[in-house]
Amino acid sequence: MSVRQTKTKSLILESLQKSKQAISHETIQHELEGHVDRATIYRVLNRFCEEGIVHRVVGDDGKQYFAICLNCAEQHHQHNHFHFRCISCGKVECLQQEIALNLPKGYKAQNFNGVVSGYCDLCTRTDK
Amino acid sequence: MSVRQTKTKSLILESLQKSKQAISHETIQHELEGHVDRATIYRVLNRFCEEGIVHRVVGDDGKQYFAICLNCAEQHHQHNHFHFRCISCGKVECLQQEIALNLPKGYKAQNFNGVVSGYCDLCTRTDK
DNA sequence: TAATTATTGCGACTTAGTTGCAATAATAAG
DNA sequence: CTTATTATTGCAACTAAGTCGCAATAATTA
Repeated sequence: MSVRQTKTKSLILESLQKSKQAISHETIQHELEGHVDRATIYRVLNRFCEEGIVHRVVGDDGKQYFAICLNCAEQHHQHNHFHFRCISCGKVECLQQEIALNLPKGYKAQNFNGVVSGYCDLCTRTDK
Repeated sequence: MSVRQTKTKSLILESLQKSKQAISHETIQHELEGHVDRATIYRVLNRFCEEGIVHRVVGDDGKQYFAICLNCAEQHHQHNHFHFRCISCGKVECLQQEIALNLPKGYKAQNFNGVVSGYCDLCTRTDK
């Protein structure tokens, strides 16, 4: 199954690149001003994940967020970094710090999903 | 708003205690053999979380899992440990290792949610 | 230019979790 | 023990996220 280059895909990829953060399906849909169907966006995002150009994070709000793979496309491709989700402004950003995890004997890791939620610097000062 | 002791609550608490793991609403409902309403289970679990006797983990499957707070009831009460979710048998267990996280300046953590999914020892050997 | 088939839009569907409301039952007050 | 107060429960309806089947559209290849 080959891959085709389409306008929709390009737009979604742009959205992801422009925002240097992890964004939700909703954000993308909003940015595309409703010109693209919900289901399509989901499918494209899932495709990008398969292709390894994007990684998925599930927030502690139960929602999926997607972010461009930066320094891992060529590398091992395990994303052992955390994400910070701001409860106030809603942004989700990748934290640099890589985490070393000790799994019990015989356990095989497949997917790392680390999220901390709280208040980002801006919201801590602004909001209150 | 005070707290009342009810049969339902006791049963749910027992389920949580018996299973030394993080379990989903579904598991509890199953264990209670459908004698308790879905919504009630959710409400009780949320209550337990508020009271601080249980902590909630959101898996990378987007579902909520609940586990008794073991060595933190008296302590600081931040659960900086990871959870392992087995893709094959579905169990979710708390890992001991505590994680030290460096947040950017000014960021305030509120909730730690770490999950690694993969195959547990048993499933690695059994399943295939 | 035509044929192949990945992609898209639409609508219907699933699953997790929440909420309003009336009925029930723990607990406190008398 | 009886009554009053109100936390808790069950039910049904609802929301929101995400998926899926199918027919129509449009990249790519021949």
